[in-house]
Amino acid sequence: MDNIRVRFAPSPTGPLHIGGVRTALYNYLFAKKHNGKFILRIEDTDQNRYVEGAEAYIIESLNWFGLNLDEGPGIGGEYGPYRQSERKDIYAEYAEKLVADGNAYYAFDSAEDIAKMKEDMAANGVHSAKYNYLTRDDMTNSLTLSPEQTKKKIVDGINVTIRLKIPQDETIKIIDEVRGEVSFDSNELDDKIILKGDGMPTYHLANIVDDHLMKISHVIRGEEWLSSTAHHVLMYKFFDWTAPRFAHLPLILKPTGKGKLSKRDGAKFGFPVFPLEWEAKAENEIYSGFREFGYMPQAVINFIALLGWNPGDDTELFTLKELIQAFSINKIVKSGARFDVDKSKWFNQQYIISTPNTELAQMLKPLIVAKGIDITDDFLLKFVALMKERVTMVNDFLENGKFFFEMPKEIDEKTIRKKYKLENRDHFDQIVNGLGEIAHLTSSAAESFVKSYIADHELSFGAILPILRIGTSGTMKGPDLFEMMELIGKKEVCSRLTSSLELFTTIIEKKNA
RNA sequence: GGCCCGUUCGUCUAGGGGUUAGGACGCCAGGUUUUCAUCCUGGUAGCAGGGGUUCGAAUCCCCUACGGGCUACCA
Repeated sequence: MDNIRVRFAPSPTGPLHIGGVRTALYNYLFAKKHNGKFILRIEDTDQNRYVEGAEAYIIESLNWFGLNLDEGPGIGGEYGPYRQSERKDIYAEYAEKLVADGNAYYAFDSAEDIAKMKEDMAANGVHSAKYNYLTRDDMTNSLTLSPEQTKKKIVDGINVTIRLKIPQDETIKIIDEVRGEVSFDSNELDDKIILKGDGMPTYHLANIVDDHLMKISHVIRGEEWLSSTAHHVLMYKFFDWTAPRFAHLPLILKPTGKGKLSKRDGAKFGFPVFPLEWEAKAENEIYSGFREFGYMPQAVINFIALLGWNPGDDTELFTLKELIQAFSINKIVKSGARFDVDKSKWFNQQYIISTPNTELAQMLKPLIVAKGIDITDDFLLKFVALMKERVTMVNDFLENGKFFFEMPKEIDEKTIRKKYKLENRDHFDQIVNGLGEIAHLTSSAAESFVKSYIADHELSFGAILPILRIGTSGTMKGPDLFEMMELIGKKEVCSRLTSSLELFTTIIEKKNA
């Protein structure tokens, strides 16, 4: 394939959600696979729905995922501008051409007029009537008005729209790259408005004009557009343009229950649906993002790539580069996919484990600094090495490993009550003393000392080790005890153990009392 | 309601006339580990239903059910 050009064309009405990210991803993968261009076009033709900051959010999100744009607002390219609001003048001209050719017409009906038409039709037994071949002759438009009347209406400027004139009794076939042939009866189609009363185009016009002008070769978009594709191919025909190829992607559904994933689901199911945190000012609400949840961008990409696509074999872990290699449109699945939180976490864990420690350390550093914790790079690196196989989210490093930075605030009392024996108190004191006397408390030095102490005094591992562990970290969950001791340091370990043993003794005495 | 699209383990999916219906997540059991986790081994569980076509259907056709999308001067 040559001259592959695809576009991701979101509307800046809010934050990009996960379905949008996947659409962007598939566009990106397809473009890169075929040495094509990946273009961002902002579809901001509806001034009422415009949301401040949404465009910047979309771009920042794509950047976070590493989905680099070849053309777009702020980037440039020879087919700009890439915001439809800045292309306003272009569309009217094309709409006029459609009118001149008899494929569109001016319509001047108010919302009330249309509502009345639908009522009247309903009274005659026609339900869900449309503005179409059955009704347009009874409406106020350039088809029913004289040229003079039409001209006057246009000059008056009230409710001036342009509608597409859908031909009668035609079958419109589209070849979808995902679904194959899909056909529509033109009599089912309505005469869609293509130019609105405010002079702005609707999606349908702007979309095909821009796709044509920007030489888009493949339109890869969500399934919600499949129905209106009939209108789009009709317009390509009217203009005598070659239509791009279409690929309609299945939707991403809620984890459970009905319907597609919505922004509310994040709070409801406890997972993010947006890439980055988003402050919805109008709703006075803050939505957390994948980044804030502690997801790695590559893991999210990998996960959503496989939501609705597969490589044809059993491979599951892919870098972006590998995805590009493996991607193909004909492996896109036709049915909607539920968002599986557990699997998304598994991917994240896989990525954390396979990410080099130095990189993880770099990621963690800002988070640690933000918490006011002061540690050396060397410490951080060792910390990462000890914790990386025990976390699923990036944030877990700090949550599950916070005892590395401070005396544990909570301890696993249940295990203490079960395992701590008062008669061993003396042994523990001696072990703490012994550890304190080791000149350089490495993990191996600590281990050989403690283990030989246990052997020498005919104690059991189970009676000693869990107590030392909880005394050091507060919990039974964590890395190798002696590795922890080395990293935390002799002085701190001994001090923690000393005060912990006091506490443990109190707990047992209370229990026995 | 109408039009369009879809339906394989709980979830993501492979499989496109002959397969013991395969993999992954989850879950369960066992092993490894002083703990947790990682890792390893095993197990659990599926072709929506009904009709055809065919020697033979998860696979092709039809119907039904269910799910999804669209049905705006929103994208």
